[in-house]
Amino acid sequence: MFQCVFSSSVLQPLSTSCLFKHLFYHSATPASQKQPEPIYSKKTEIQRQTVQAHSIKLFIFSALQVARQLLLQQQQQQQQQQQQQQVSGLKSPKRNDKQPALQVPVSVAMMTPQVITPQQMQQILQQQVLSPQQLQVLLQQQQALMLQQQLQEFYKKQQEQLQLQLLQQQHAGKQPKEQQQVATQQLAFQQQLLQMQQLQQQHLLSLQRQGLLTIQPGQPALPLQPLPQGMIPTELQQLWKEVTSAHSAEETTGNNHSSLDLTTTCVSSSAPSKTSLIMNPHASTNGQLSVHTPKRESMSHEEHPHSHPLYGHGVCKWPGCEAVCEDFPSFLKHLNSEHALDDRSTAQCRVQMQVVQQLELQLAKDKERLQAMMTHLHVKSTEPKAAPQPLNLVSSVTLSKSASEASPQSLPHTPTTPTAPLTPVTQGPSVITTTSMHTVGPIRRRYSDKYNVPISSDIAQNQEFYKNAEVRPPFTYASLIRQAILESPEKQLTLNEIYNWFTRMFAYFRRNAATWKNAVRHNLSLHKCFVRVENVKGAVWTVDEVEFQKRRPQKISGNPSLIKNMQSSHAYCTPLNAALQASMAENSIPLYTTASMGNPTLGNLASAIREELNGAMEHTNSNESDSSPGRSPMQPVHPVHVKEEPLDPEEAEGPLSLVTTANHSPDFDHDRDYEDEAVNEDIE
DNA sequence: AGTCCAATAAACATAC
DNA sequence: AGTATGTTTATTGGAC
Repeated sequence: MFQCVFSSSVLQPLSTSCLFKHLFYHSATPASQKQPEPIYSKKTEIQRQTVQAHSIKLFIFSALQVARQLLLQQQQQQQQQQQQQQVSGLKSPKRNDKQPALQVPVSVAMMTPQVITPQQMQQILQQQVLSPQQLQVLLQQQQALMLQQQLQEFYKKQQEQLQLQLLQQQHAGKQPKEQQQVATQQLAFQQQLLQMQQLQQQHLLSLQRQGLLTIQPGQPALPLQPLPQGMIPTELQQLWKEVTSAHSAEETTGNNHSSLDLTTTCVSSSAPSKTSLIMNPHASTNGQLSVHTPKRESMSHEEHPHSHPLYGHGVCKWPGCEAVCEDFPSFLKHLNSEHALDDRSTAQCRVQMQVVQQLELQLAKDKERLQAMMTHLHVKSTEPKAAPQPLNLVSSVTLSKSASEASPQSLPHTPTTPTAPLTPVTQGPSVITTTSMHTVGPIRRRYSDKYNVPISSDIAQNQEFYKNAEVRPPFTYASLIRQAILESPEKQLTLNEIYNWFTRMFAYFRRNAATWKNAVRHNLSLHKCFVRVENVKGAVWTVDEVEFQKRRPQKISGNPSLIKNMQSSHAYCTPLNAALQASMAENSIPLYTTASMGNPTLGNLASAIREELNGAMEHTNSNESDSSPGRSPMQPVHPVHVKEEPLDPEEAEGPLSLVTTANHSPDFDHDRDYEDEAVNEDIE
C-alpha cells in the first residue's frame, strides 16, 4: 500500500498499520536505545543526534502524510457514497460494510503510534538527543499531531453518526432528506477542514519565515488542523499561544482562526511558567537555574568578551536564527537588531523557558531516581559488613559542561559555566552524585567543598542519605564544624557535641573516629574562625563568621552585573522572579525549619539563593573594607546563611577516599564510639 | 615548578 | 595511668 521513504529502509510495500510501526521503528528506535556508547567522539554524537532528530521529524511528517492520504481517501469514498445515495436513494447502505477495514481503523491504527508517548518523549528528553531548537520543533509538531488526532476523533464520530443514521434509515425506512442533510453537512465540514488546513499551513510558513519554527530544508510545513481550544492540552495550548501571539495580527484574518486564540499578549501570559514554578516541587530548581543564568551570561560577557552563549562558530545561536556573523561585533550588532526586546523575542524566550522546564522536570525525576537507586544500593551494600568502604562524594562539575551530554547518571549539570549556553541544566545544590560506586583506593586527594553548593542546603537535602550511606560529605572539616556549630540553638558547641553532630549527621563519620576526631580538633585549633569560649560547663566552640569569610575569600570577583542582571531579568522572567521572591520570602525562615525540611527543594532554593546572593553582595560591599562581610540588605539574621562556597568549578572535584582501612591504622572501636555518642545524644 | 590549601598523622601539653 | 581536650608541627597530595 505504502512504501517507506527512509533511505536506509528496504523499499517494500507496507500496510497502513505496518507502515506506522515501521516508521515508528525508524524514529523511535535510535532514541530509545539505552546502551550508551562507551567511547564516542563528540562529532559523531552530534551527528547521531541530528540523525535522530531528523528521523523523528521525518517520522512525524511521514505519519502525517499518511494520515492526510487516508483522510482524503476516506473523504473521496464518502463523497462517492453520498453521490450514490443521492442518485439511488437508499439503495445500498450495505456498502459501508465493505469498508470497515478502512474506515474504522483510521482513527485508531493511524493515530495511536503517531503521537510520541510521554515515555518516548521522556526518553528523548532524558537522552537529550535534541537541541533546544529541535525540542521546540518537536513540541510544536507534537501539538500539530495532537490537533490532528483530535480532529480525526471528531471526524470519526461524525462518520459513526452518519452510519448510525444510515442504519436507522434502512430499518425505519425514513425519507432520504435527512440523510442528505447530514451528508451535506459532512461535506461542508470537510471542506472547512481543508480550508483550515491551508490557513494553518500559511501560519506555519509564516512562523518558519520569522524564525519561530525551525523546519528542515525541503521539509514541507506540517499540515495542521485547528480544533476548539478545550481539546488542546493546556500546556501545549499555552505554548502555542505564546509562540503564535507575536504574529497574531497578520494571521487572524479569517473566522476559522477563532478556534485558536492568537490574540493573547505573550508578555502578560506567564501563567504556565508561574504555575509550574510554584506548584511544581521541582520548580524551585528552575528558579535557581534562572538566577544562575544571568550570572553566567554576565560572567561570559565580562570575563570572556568574545564568548557568548548565543554565539558560536560564527553563527547566531538564537533559537531558529542561525544567522552567520563573521565576528563578535557583527554578532552583537545582529543580536541587538534582530533579537531586540520585542514580542517575538519574548515569545521565543518563553518557548525556550518551556523547553528548559521540560528538561529540568526530567532532570529532577532522574535525580530522584538516582537518589533512590543509591539509597537502595547502600542499604544492600551495608548488609554484608565485610569491608564496607566509605564512598566519597563529588559534585558533578567533573561531569559534562555541555547541555548536550546526557547520561542519566552523569546529568548535565552546568554550574555557572561562563561559556555555557543559555539553557544549561544546573545541578541543584542537593542531590548527591558519585563518580562511581566503586571503592576509591587509598589515594589521598584534596578534599574541598562542593562547588557552588551551600553546605546547609546540601545537608538538608541529603540528610537521610548522609545519615545512612557511608559517603563522605563533600565539604571540608572546617565547613562541617561551622555548620554543626551554627545549627546549634546557641551557636556554640562543645567538642563532644561537635563529634556527636558528625556521627549523627553522617554515617561516614561513624568509623575511623580517631582520624576524623583528630582532624576536627586540628581544624578547631588551626583556624582562627573557630573561637574557644570558656563556659561554666567548660569550653565551647563558636564561629567567627568574619574570619571564616576571610579564610574563604570568594573567588567570584566583585561582579555588580550579577545583581544587575538578576534585577534586569525581571522584564523577561516575571514568573521566575516570582519564584525568586517567594524563595526570598523564605529567607527569614531559619534553616531546618519547615521550609527546609518540609519542602527540601524549596528550602534548598531559598538558602541557595540566599547564600549565593550573600556571597555576591558581600563581595561588592566589602571588597575594600574589612568589616563584617555579607551585611547586605539580604543578609539574614543567621550567619549560617552566608555564602561560603567558592565559585570555582574545579573546587567541585570531589574528594576521594581519604580514609580507608588500608592505608592507616583504623579505629576499630568506632562502634563503641558511636554507641557512646548515641548515649550522649540522648542526654542532650 | 612553585604555591596554597586541606587532609592526615603525630607529638606534645594540660586538665580531669 | 588513662582519657579528653587542645596545640602545634610535619607530611602528603590536589588544585591552581
